[in-house]
Amino acid sequence: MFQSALIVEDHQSSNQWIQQILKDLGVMTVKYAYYCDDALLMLKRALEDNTPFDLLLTDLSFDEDGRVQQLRNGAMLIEAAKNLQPDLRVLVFSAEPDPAVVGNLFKQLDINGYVHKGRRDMTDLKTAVEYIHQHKKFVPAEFQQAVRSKNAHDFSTYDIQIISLLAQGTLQKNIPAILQQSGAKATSLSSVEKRLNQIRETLGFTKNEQLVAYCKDHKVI
Amino acid sequence: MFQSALIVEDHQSSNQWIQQILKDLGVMTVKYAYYCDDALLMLKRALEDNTPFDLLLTDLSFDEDGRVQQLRNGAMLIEAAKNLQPDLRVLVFSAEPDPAVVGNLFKQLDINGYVHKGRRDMTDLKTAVEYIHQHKKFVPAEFQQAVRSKNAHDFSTYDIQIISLLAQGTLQKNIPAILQQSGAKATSLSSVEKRLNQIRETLGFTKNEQLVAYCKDHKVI
DNA sequence: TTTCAGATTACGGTTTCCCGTAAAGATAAG
DNA sequence: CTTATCTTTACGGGAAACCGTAATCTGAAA
Repeated sequence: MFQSALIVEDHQSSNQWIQQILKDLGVMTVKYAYYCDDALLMLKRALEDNTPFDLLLTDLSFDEDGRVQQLRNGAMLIEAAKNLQPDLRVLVFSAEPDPAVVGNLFKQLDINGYVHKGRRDMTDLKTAVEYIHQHKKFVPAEFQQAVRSKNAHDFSTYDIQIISLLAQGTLQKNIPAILQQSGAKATSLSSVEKRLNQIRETLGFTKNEQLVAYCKDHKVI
Repeated sequence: MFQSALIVEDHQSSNQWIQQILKDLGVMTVKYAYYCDDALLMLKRALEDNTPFDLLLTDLSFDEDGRVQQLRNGAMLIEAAKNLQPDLRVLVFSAEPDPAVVGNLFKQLDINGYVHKGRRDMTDLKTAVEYIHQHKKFVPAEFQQAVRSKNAHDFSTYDIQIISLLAQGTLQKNIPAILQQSGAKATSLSSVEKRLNQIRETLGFTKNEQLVAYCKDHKVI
């Protein structure tokens, strides 16, 4: 079993509970953090002390509570952690229900496992830790084909910027000026219209309201 | 302390953990359910057996997983439970961050306490159970002034229907026909326009995209 | 440099939406 | 029944968005 693991989870309840699970599984050193920044610091220190963590077990979303944080979510933490310690094994434990989002974690951040908070999460978590220890990946069935089912769209920062502006109430005709200030490439109203049209078409949508709703649901904006 | 409590929480981890907490606090009979429908059944049975539960401790959001449920969320469960057993004490344990939503729970469903899943939830949960046992309410500081801060809007089912249609891509000019079918009162296009205008104005919005984003954020739709 | 494909922009016609005003209908009090 | 008030509907002008087409720009290959 793993020698040492770091739990990063802002819910005191979950955090405590995971600590217990890991200890039951035989992990010798179980440490924990409530903030991503704290976690990264602990990873650094452990590395410097030549006692690096073997496993990072983290949530994705963290509540803001006044303490200003560099790393605002689990994805940012994982990226920083992998940068610091490429061989670190990562297990994500989250309520994120969108397969596309979870799929990206595997593809882009190369995480080793994902456990969905739910009706079987205790069982899953135990299995996942054992899987990962054996250098296997743990991907729950619901997320197996996270290959973005039928129609999906890769939102670029350009797309996100436009849709965010819409969601803030900006008139389309005022968007070009704003895009220019932020140094985007295609800033003309025509380009904005064309892009929106394109996105709507690939998603099979007819109106921007629909697009905004979709982006909110999928946490694009 | 309470004699018996029912935990309704679909996350196995949280569920288990709460069970432990309640037992530690001295609750004799701790039962649990993963589905709201199951929970209501248990409440009924207990009532019939003359051993009613003293405390209902429930989450708000429940994942769908194929089993068809009558009660799809904690709010519906609480309503049904209070209907069945008006004196039942209710403590909600959820990650819902919107003070307006939580405020409504206190106002409309008359719950006895709310504990927000977060960095202090273990401490809070223990305190809350003790508070409620002493017939006090437990309202976390963040939600004290859930008096819908500055501008807010009470969305009627009529409003929600219209905005949902927009979010689904329905053209405004097609909405009247749909409203008629569902037997609404003001179905004309003019009325729809007027209502949307009104809502936007009270919220200080300029565009429907903004309104849809707001409703998504606040779980109105 | 020339050529060509792709990206970006300009422009005009059509649709949809926005919003004000006035008419029509409903409801309750006198 | 009449009046008054509120709600709902009808209508029209103007703004914004939508969408196709053509012109312009850009960058790389020949």
